[in-house]
Amino acid sequence: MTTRPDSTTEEPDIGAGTDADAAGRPHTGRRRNEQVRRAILDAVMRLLARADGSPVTVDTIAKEAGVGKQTIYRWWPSKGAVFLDALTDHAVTVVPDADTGTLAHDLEIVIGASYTGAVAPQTAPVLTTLVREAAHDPHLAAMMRDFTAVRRAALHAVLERARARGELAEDADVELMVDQVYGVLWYRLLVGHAPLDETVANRLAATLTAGNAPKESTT
Amino acid sequence: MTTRPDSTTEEPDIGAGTDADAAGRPHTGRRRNEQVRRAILDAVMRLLARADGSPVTVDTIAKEAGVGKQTIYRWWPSKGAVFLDALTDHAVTVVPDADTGTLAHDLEIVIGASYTGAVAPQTAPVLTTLVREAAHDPHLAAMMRDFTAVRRAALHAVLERARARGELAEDADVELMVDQVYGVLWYRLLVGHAPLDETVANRLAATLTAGNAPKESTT
DNA sequence: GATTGTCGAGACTCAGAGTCTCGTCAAGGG
DNA sequence: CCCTTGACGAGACTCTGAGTCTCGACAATC
Repeated sequence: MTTRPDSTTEEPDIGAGTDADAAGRPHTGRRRNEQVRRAILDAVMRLLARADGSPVTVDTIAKEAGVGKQTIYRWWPSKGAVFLDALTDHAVTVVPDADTGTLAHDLEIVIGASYTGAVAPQTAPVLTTLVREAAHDPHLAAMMRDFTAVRRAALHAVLERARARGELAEDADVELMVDQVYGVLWYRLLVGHAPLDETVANRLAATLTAGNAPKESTT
Repeated sequence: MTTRPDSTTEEPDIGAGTDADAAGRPHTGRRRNEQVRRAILDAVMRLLARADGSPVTVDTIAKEAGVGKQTIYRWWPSKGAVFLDALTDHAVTVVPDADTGTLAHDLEIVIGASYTGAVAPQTAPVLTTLVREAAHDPHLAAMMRDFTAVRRAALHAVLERARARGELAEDADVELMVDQVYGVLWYRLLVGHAPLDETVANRLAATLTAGNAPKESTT
């Protein structure tokens, strides 16, 4: 029975135990090779970026990275976890918390960033594959919810701020507005029948603003 | 090599060849047993409706229906196809093409019907499982697109009619509005973090109407 | 009663996720 | 210096589930 260093149940949390374990024991034996971690993560992105829908299996990842399969499972609990780690490692984790003073403009920035970030050639295939994997991996599904929660929270903040400024109706359903934005994002990302660019983002920002404006207001 | 009667590539199309094949040959031999078809479809719905997330495999379907596995594959090209057939067979195929004269009201009807229909206890688990299967079955994914296209078209018609009446801005993005409605539907259906009822439907109908109203108009 | 095709049953192939073991290699500690 | 600990590559292995193949029984029609 292999004793996984720390992340038995949840996140990998690699790179932290470079010197000593979280516990007192000073971690004897050979150290974790950071280059191997990088090789695996890079291999995942490389395989996922391949336009042809060639299946990205654990074996192909191991082969592409020049790594043993066990090395992967030593640090990540499942294939999906590797995918998600590769994505978060690669993606710009900076979520723009726009605060320009106008709801419409704030929305344009946040929605625009989300949309263009999602359809970027390096991330789009990763996201779709991730959803595919999450479909039959509850563990990964939970991790994806955490991943998306950050961006949802940013949008939520923008909307609540606007409500405080009086730019939103008192009874506006902020949760529904957030779902409209990300519902459209995932829907179009997965089905791919319509674009997901700044034009769409701006249009959505405008109609969302107009549709949830306070009563008896022209702007 | 078994010769599938007709549906080698696409839809099952069962029950049609009761007397003679589409071709001239009068179909000798033992006939298709309609009760077996029913038993399979019912078994799928029964298994899918089970609240516990017990995996619905082809073997369990065959066992539940008291049927041989080959009998399933004789009439459906894949497991997903059986699921979809069970759904369309069960679901009310009548899509309400509301035409009350007001956009807001029309939307309430169409969106409300879609939302409540989707979360009905008998259909919700079927839909989510279907999407899960479609995630790694392109053939099923195509069938699902056909399935959803009908409802999308109904909503599209309502919106275009409203535009003709002058209830929508000339440059309103009808496609985006449709995606907002169904984006929210699938998003909430799959993540399950927020309700999908008439209240939400009415709220969405109202904000969609207000957000896409023609310029210089109060209503 | 011969032919054609359905049915239930179950063995089978194939793919992919995850596990186990082994021989090797790097970093300490004594 | 060498011994222990744990990382690593390699590859065999188990397990699950989709889809195929074959078989014997049976029903309909000629």
